[in-house]
Amino acid sequence: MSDLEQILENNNVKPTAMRLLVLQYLLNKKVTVSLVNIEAHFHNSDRTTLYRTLKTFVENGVAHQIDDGTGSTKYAICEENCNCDVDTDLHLHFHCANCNETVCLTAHKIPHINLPEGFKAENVNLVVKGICDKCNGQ
Amino acid sequence: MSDLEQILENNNVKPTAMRLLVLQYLLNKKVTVSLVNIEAHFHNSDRTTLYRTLKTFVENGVAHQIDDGTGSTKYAICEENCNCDVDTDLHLHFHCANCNETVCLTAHKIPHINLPEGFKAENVNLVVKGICDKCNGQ
DNA sequence: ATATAGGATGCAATGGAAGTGCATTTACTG
DNA sequence: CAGTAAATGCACTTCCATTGCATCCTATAT
Ligand SMILES: [Mn+2]
Ligand SMILES: [Mn+2]
Ligand SMILES: [Zn+2]
Ligand SMILES: [Zn+2]
Repeated sequence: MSDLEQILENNNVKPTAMRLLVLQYLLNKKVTVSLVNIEAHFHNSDRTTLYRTLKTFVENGVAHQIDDGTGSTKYAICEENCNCDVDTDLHLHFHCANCNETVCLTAHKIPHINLPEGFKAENVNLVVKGICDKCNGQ
Repeated sequence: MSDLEQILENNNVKPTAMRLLVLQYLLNKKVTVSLVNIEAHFHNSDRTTLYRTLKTFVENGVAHQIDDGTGSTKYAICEENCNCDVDTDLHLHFHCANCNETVCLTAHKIPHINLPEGFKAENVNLVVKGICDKCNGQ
């Protein structure tokens, strides 16, 4: 069993050919990807299949979904031992206004947020917009 | 000149009848509103006009736009002296999974975010999802 | 008061992204 | 090999945002 297959097995996702390809694609990417990105890469396969593949990945903790405010949902592989837990796993995301790419800053966890009395947090989304290191370095 | 008119004048927005009505509606709301909300309230006027009214408000600093991750943009009046400045004015938003309402927590400014070398922040969006005080108090 | 111009409004259409229903194919099990 | 459940592919729908263009309104100049 390959490493890729192992990842899916560990998360109770049946390793189909398509899923392995998408998984590999996500793993090789340094930045987050959208459904349109994936669609463009696997131009021979159907959008719905890719859509449901990503959905399955997210539901089973293989990947996480990012709402970076651009209107198109981004996806990225979860780190090893990630449970997408609010307190320990959620990191911030950075969207570059220049290259239009969104990156996971996995080392930058979301700071603890104080809420008014009565409010209960279940999830936190923190997106910083600006210019990324690559675009600044030109 | 009315208070409402004054607000618009101060932000270089010509105070038309429609704009004054929308402004009043926003001012009376304790929570953020979507275009659909406004459309439902002003059922006699056109959606595009309301859309452009909101756009004008946002562009001129009368209101700010909130992406709460629900897929429909929310709007809220800016506080007095707000310049939507990243460091001083940006506050966190809370979206309740129960009542589906999004509120501005204007007293809760966004904490300073450390970014890796080379990254430059221009804007920050922080949305907490969970259960609001009203829904918890039942 | 009337003409004129620029902005505001209304209507219709477009486009992007997400999501669903259903038929077909594939892969596993006995 | 047959049977079954899941995965895939295709078509369609819905929702929200956005634009083009015609018309209306209002402030200003003559
Ligand atoms: Mn991430
Ligand atoms: Mn707000
Ligand atoms: Zn960049
Ligand atoms: Zn609530």
